[in-house]
Amino acid sequence: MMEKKRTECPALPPGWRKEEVIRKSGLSAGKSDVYYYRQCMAQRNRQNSDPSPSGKKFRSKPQLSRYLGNTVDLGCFDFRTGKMMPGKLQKNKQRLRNDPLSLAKGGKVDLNTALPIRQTAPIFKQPVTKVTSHPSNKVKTDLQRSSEQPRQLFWERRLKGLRSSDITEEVLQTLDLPKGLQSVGPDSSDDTLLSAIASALHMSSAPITGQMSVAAEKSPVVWLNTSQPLCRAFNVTDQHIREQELKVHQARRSLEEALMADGLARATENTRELLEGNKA
DNA sequence: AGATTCGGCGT
DNA sequence: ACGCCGAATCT
Repeated sequence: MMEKKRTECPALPPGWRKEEVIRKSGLSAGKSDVYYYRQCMAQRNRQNSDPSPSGKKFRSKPQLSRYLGNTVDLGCFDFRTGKMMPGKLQKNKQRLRNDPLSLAKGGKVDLNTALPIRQTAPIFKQPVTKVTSHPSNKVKTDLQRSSEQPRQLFWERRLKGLRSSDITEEVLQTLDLPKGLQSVGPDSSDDTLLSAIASALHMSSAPITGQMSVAAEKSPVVWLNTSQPLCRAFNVTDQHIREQELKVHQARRSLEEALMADGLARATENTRELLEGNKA
């Protein structure tokens, strides 16, 4: 019989179990695979010891993350151990600060980290109903959960006032949004508009168009497209693109200068230490 | 078909 | 060295 170890997993919402299976043959004998699955009702009631058919096993962090969606922030969740590891916010191993190599590659955005707000207010009913015993009822599986969870209509407002800052808590200069971007909804500050757009870009790789329906202006509560930010539909002109290219060039320019300066400082530091080492 | 298991690619 | 996932194998 296979070597299995089942444990509760306190880092995840109640009902989630972790299972570790040791490989017992082949080249990879001795290694193990980790799965997560949801304990099914039958098991909780001790009526049946079979794994629930709806209790699908999740084999990787991306897969689990896809399922849980914004419900849980798996940003620092370690799949293998099943524990939250505060130290590894990004999956980065420690790399030298400002090491050019760490900036050179990558280019992928982490869509797993949830925004710093609760996106499902407790006043909304959660789908508690579970259909257990009627064979004609198919237990709903996967997917719809994360996308169809109720969200507050104007949740972007809660991001109002958030500012990015560097490690010394000095507030970084805020972005200027192009003219022509206008917000929709109860709050028309640039502040919220920026949050709305940034959030939209952060949470999905789908195109951001803004609110296409003109009716959303008059009665947002009815017409708001909740998969788009609280921003009026806009178009992007060649002019905008050129301006943006210019900004990027300038940003790269100053990054390059900063890196050069840092490299120089580092080099002189090193030679100084070398010299002192020789004296001693 | 669904569950289990190991290989092997990509990083 | 390891995470992730395809696919062969098992039930």
